[in-house]
Amino acid sequence: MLTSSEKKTLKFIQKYCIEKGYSPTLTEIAKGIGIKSKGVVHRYTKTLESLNLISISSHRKRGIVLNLEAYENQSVAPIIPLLGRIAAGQPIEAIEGREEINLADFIMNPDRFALQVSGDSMIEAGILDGDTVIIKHQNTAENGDIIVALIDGLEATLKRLKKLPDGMILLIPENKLMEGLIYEAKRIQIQGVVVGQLRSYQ
Amino acid sequence: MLTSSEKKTLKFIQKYCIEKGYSPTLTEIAKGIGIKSKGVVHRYTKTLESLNLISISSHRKRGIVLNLEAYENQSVAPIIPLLGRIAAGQPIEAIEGREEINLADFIMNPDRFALQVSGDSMIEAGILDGDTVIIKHQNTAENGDIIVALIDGLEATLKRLKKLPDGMILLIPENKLMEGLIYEAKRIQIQGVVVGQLRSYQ
DNA sequence: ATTGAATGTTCTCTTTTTGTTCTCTATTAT
DNA sequence: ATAATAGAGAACAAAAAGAGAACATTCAAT
Repeated sequence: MLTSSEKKTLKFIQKYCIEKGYSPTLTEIAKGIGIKSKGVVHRYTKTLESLNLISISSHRKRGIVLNLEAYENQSVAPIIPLLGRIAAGQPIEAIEGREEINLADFIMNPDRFALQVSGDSMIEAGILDGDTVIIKHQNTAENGDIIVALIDGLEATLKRLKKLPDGMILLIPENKLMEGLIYEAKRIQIQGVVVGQLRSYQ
Repeated sequence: MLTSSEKKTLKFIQKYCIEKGYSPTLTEIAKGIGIKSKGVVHRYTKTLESLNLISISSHRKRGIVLNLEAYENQSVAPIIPLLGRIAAGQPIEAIEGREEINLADFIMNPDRFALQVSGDSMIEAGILDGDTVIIKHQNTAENGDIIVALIDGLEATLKRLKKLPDGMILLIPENKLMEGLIYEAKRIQIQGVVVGQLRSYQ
């Protein structure tokens, strides 16, 4: 089990390596985690090495290598480090404050469920065939929400909602090739609202 | 059987561990359950340990570990029910076999990290401005992979990879408005491959 | 090859934080 | 009354965090 300083050290090294493509010096780590002594940092890195989380080439400058295979169940938490913002043509920019994504926050809630999307009707909203969408179960929605709607109690569909002034409901696909359809409000039953989306490339 | 204070203590520890990925100190627990004495908390944790709900590494700071049994009664894993497949114009089709998504399986792996995407260069691959991509840290990639590339050790970018026969490397944006750029292989350092993507609408 | 600055290594020391063990008091249910 | 449960808090032990000096090694400029 890592102490909190060791964890901070490891995270700093991870982030540094990703951002810069090479590893930090002890002094840089010290500065990065907010202490002054590189001797202390050396102690921390030695611990990380003994836990096989990093490898150190002795006496080499910037000789730390992340040991990527070894990050076994470090924590039970559904947490993944958020290293920064990536934009074309610029170095990776650090994000202040938020240093990790907690998937529990992202999704876990009693009234949520997942659906797998089939078809291309929401492709221009970045929801592709095969993606999974996270739905929050509710019976009402706002204009512009992407909703799961049940038409005539039978057909289910994923569309963007627009309530028309005359009380009719317009369900808009996000695909130039398709057209929105207008329904009487009573034919449409809202099953839930999309609150998240995820895709796996594996 | 647990007393109500012990139950409160256990719940706090569980929640803390899930959210933070490491265990709380006695003082943090005390504050968390609304009392002042860490000595009392120590007594509670000792009871929990004797009931095999947690393990305590003696004298270690943050040395509490949740035992598996303590997890399973609570729904603590990052699991969300997968209700089926939704396609326009059809009832929701149930998916056999897989009835829930475990986000831990989906994404969590030791060598993964997240980046927040800025810009529209991958928009036609369904990766929008503001999305989060999950990256697997590796230094090589296959043709067609979406990769994080470091150009000249300085600029980072998210592009689809194509290795040209002459040894050059083509980085392709998924956006009609942008053009791919060709680089000498030595200028490109692969930082990782996109293995997942997620978006929050909240 | 030489040299000096930068960096890694090894110490010892102090301070701070946290865990452990007590004793004491209060409340509640039986 | 008695026992079980709650809680406060003091005193101490131990771990973790940190400073910083002294020395060893590397590496790039000359």
